Amino acid sequence: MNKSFRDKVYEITKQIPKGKVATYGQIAAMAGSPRAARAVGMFMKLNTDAPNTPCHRVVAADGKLTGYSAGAGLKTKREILEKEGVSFVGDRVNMKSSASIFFQ
DNA sequence: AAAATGACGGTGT
DNA sequence: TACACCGCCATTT
Repeated sequence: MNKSFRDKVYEITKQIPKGKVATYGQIAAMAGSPRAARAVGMFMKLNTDAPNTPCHRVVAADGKLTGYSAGAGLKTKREILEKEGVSFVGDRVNMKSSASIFFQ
């Protein structure tokens, strides 16, 4: 049906490769609005499609993990990412190695 | 139609 | 690095 901004965001999120992460801003940009990072975050929260839509692979521009509505929250999110092979630096993701803006 | 909400981003201190 | 403030956008009520 109507492809809303939200649908695009989910489509893109589903394309994020394992072991890599994308920022809300990057997704928003791919969805057509480079400034809609906030809106993207909202959809992640509304998203209950967990493994279907790897919202856990979406982190802040600084690699910092912001919310997570599933499992134990950020704790689970980080566990999953590390398990996926994402490099962590303290409480942040090593964007230098895990940035996946090339997946398309 | 207007106001409120939210898992952001960038900049300044 | 951490915290505070402002600006941006899409969706819902």
